[in-house]
Amino acid sequence: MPVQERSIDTVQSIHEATIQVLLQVGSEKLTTVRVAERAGVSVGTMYQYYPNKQALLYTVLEEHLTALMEEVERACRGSAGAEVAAMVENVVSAFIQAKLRVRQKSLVLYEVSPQFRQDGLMKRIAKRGRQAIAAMLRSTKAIPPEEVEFASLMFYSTLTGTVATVLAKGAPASMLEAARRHLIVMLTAYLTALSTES
Amino acid sequence: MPVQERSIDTVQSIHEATIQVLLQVGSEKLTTVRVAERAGVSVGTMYQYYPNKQALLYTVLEEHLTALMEEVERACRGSAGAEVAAMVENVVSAFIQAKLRVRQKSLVLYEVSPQFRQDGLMKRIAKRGRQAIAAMLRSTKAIPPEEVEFASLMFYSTLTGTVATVLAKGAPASMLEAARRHLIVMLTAYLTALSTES
DNA sequence: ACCTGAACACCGTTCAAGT
DNA sequence: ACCTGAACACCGTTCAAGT
Repeated sequence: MPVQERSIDTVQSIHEATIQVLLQVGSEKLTTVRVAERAGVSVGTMYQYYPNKQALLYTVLEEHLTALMEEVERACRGSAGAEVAAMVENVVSAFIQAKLRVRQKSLVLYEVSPQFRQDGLMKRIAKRGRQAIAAMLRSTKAIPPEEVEFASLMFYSTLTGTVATVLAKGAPASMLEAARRHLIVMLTAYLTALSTES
Repeated sequence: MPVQERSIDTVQSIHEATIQVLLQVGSEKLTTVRVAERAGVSVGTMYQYYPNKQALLYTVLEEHLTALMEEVERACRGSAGAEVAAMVENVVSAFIQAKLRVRQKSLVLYEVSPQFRQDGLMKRIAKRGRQAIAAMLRSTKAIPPEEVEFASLMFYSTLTGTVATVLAKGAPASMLEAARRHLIVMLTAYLTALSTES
């Protein structure tokens, strides 16, 4: 990994070039030479910092997902102790906003992500999201403690699943607003049902 | 496409070989020669029936997803006119059962599917699922007609998103049962909230 | 009508040589 | 310490020749 300053620049530009190539030609046609060219270096240089093409894509995807999760965590922390309805609204809105900001990037990276299902990257990211949500849910008395763990799994998968589906449809802004509204209705109704069930 | 009988066998065995190879070595190491060998034919033969490797995978994935969707459609048709709670229970249970039956296959094919995001395969399948759900929801007076379309999108994406997340975790049977229970609570609460909102 | 497999093109990866 | 790019291996695809 980089030591001198120019090599830090190199890594940075390879990283950016990867995203650019992904956006321009898609994951199918992303070749190591193309990325290197775009970054203004030779293939060999790329291989000095990444053991292979997969590792390169992995790094880019990981950074992207981590940034996204950090927004979710922020919203969760900021909603600790709030009403259930407010929690839901805050987290859903934060996630949708964050996704919208990186919409194109999200879509192309989605093509790449299944390769890493086994590496457990998605699992790790999901875990982070669920834990943040769980911590938030535990801060209210409304939800039975024994339901919190599963409720956060449901919360997380519903949120990410729905937004992914809607964005994949090439949805217009109006549809995303509808999705936001419906997600809030659904998750609030769900959490309320859990709290009154016992 | 096949005309004589032996060629129908050939296509069939190529199809099966694809799934076998996928299960044995994963999508990353699936090569055309490997599939052909496993099917007991030469590469050239494979290219007589499929224009390229992608088309082969596409066909296999399409068949898999279509079979899955048909189960959802069946459950939806069978629940027309039922109570909202029964509708939800029937469809959720049917989907989870169907998924369980083809669990391994689902997991490896998931690695392949993002390639076809642009082809609109996933979109078409999703549309089928949503339409079946929408038809079912329209059969009850409980849900405001103007909400039906979006409600079916939410229903579909929640169901598929959650089950995918849980299966990806390598979930034990107990967890799937919990997912089933929670999905039913969530979707019933959601649809009920929609019906009492106006 | 269907099948074969050697030949070709393309791409991931390496490594000897350079600054 | 970092970079280059020709060379190699592997894999998707084609096509002339076969039954």
